[in-house]
Amino acid sequence: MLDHTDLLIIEELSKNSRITMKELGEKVHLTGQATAARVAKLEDSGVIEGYTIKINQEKLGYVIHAMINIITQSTYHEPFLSYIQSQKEYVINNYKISGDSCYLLECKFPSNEVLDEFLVGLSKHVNYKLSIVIKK
Amino acid sequence: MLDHTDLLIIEELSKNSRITMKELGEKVHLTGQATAARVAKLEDSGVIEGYTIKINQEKLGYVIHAMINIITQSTYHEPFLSYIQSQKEYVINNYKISGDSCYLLECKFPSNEVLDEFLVGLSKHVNYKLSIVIKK
DNA sequence: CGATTTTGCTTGATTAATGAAAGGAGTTAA
DNA sequence: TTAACTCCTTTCATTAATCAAGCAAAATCG
Repeated sequence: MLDHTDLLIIEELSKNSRITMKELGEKVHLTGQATAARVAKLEDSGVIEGYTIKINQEKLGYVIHAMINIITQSTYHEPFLSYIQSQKEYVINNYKISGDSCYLLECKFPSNEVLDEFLVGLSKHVNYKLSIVIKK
Repeated sequence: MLDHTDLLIIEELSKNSRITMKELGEKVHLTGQATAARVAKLEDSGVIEGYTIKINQEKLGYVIHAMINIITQSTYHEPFLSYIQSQKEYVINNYKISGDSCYLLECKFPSNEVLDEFLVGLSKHVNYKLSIVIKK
């Protein structure tokens, strides 16, 4: 399915997805055309899901990075899910997980005040346990 | 510092970082050249940290997505840190966090066997609590 | 086995994007 | 008022992407 060249392409695109097909081709010893064809195949097969950027959230004002474990009391999760949908400016990821918690929210906030507001709203629907990310 | 156009540019590049500057310019009502200049500025200021791809890890064979809470018994974290360094094929992120745990590992594994091996090695250095990601 | 199709690449021509230079409009400050 | 600066546009030369053949090795199949 995937050969060594494909893995190299994935690695290089992970490092810099705006590289030209010509340059990428030089790295994997192919022409730009052949490289573009391989990349198109990786897109079609779903291995490459998209092209995006790494953003420095702190420079955008989101200085708090939090992990919030969610423990739902009721089996009816809808109110919680629609709450975080309404707050998606702050939600980076929402993982449904096994273990002590039902969900793990990865969030970003511009201040403790906003974090507090978020938690006040959150506590109307679920119990939670808050962890602050100190370092990545 | 950042105006509305910059935020639009960031949003569009998040959705598709391989868009041409010309097309991106059309979306934000600027010429390709002016857009490229703004993007270069966002790079220089560190707001845009890099360009990357979204990869379907399952299609690469990593079918298990795990969150592992780490509780260190000793204050000497070095053995743990060098262990996960040696296992970085499986480690997506390592967050140092506040709360019950000291670290939160986000990992991927191709099978339960490999996960088990990882945990056997891990348990030589720290205590852990395993959560499996069911859905994102 | 041998003919045909498919796959994966290269080359070459065309089209589109990028980069550099020049210049104009608006802002700030001496 | 003038000078310096910012941010944009236009133009043009350069470079890359795309499209269409063409070719050879590998796979498929009667």
